[in-house]
Amino acid sequence: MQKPSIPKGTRDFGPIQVNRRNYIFDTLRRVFVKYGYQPIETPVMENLSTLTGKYGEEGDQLLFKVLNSGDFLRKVNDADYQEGNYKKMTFQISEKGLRYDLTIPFARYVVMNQNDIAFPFKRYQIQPVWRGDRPQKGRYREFYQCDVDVVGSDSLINEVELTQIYDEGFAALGIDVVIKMNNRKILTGIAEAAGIPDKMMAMTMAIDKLDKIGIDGVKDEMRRKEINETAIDTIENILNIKDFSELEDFFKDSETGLKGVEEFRTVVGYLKEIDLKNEVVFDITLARGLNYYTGTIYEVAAKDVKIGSIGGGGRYDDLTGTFGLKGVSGVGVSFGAARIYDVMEELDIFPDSTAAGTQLLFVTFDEASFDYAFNALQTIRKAGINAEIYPTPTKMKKQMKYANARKIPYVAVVGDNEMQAGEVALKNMQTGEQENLTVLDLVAKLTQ
RNA sequence: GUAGUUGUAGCUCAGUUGGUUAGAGCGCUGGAUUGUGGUUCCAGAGGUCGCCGGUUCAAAUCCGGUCUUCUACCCCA
Repeated sequence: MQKPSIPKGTRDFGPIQVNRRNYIFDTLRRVFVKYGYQPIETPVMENLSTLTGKYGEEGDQLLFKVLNSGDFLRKVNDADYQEGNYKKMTFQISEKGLRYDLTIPFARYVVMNQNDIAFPFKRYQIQPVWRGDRPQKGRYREFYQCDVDVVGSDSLINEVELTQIYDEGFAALGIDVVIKMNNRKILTGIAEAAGIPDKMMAMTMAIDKLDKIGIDGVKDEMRRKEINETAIDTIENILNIKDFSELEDFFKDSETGLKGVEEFRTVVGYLKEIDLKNEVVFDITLARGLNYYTGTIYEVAAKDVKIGSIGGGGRYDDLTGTFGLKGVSGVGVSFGAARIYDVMEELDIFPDSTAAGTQLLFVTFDEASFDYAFNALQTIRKAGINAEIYPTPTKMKKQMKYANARKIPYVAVVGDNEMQAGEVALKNMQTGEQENLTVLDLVAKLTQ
């Protein structure tokens, strides 16, 4: 008999973990709803054509493809097979893929349902996504994301509110975070100021690593990407500035750069008037990989745990454009549920209430006491108390051990004495104290 | 995809230069205790040493391959 296993990078979730994860979802959901966002869900599978080309070449590699049903070899081009051209063949044997994030499916949803949607459309979505990554710390192949996006509004007030949602959401969970912000237009401005607009992507990827590899590492990386020395000097000077307002001196000839600074100033202006619990910082080195961002970009890092980012997002001016709906701007942020879980576990800040399940277990000795207890159980449940009965009247030790293992706080023992008195013996499993009560008194005690 | 790392009982792990019948703790089952768990004592069950192949009189141990775990790079939540 083979030992069972689950695919690499996936995990089972036991009762405790699911309760805790639901606690995270419930907490965030309350915040999302408070700010006027509505829930949607999309299928786990999308057409492969919907997903490919949206996440860069790396992203395409990390997509899980679903093999066509039936004779999937029928459509394979023999020449491609002979050449060993697996990339072309991929699309001949697979037409569907598992979603890689929630943003692209959302864009697809907006385009398909544009006639029924009242814009600006504010939606939240809590569903798992899949990536064919090598698993390691804080990286899984299946994980939940909680996305909040608004489409159909250019207003920077959305950026402000999403910052608030981050702040309020993490505060509600009890995680101290730094909310890092930047603007893609500022990054474009840097590339233009350095005279290398065509190398903007290579440049941002390099400076994104600043805190990891240092300024010399960044410069080496840019040299490898064939960025010239004068440009590197200019970029280094810009990276050294302290306040984003100083950027304007560098951006005299970069319209986009100036626009980015202006946008950023507007957002910061609003944020100053709001009482935030977490730190919000301007981080010029923040780049982020997804290439559809065009304006504000966000990234959230936990202060007390080293685990990479636990949230990210940004503004994308033309996300729905690839699906045929032009001129609709969107902005959104994502909460990385799996990493948030890991952080909360490491900090040990899950509230005890997340473990709450059964409150009361009935323990019985024989058929007569079982019937009596089963009857009482119905009354208890009608009163809204989570309760169960050990399904067979067996040895008391066994039943008590079960209650203990399940961390059930109260046990109601029913034997001859109790039945005769019309009572149950209620035992507090934490203190060991025991008292005899009628079922009505029991309800009163447990509902107070 | 590259580099390193891990795999032995349900779980966490020992296992010496290759040498008879592979161990411990926890957990599980039964008993001490016919109405009291979380503490104690006794007994028992439970293993294809990841998988395939090789070296050897002899492999958990050495060699090769493969899968897996974790970590770093790449990229990202």
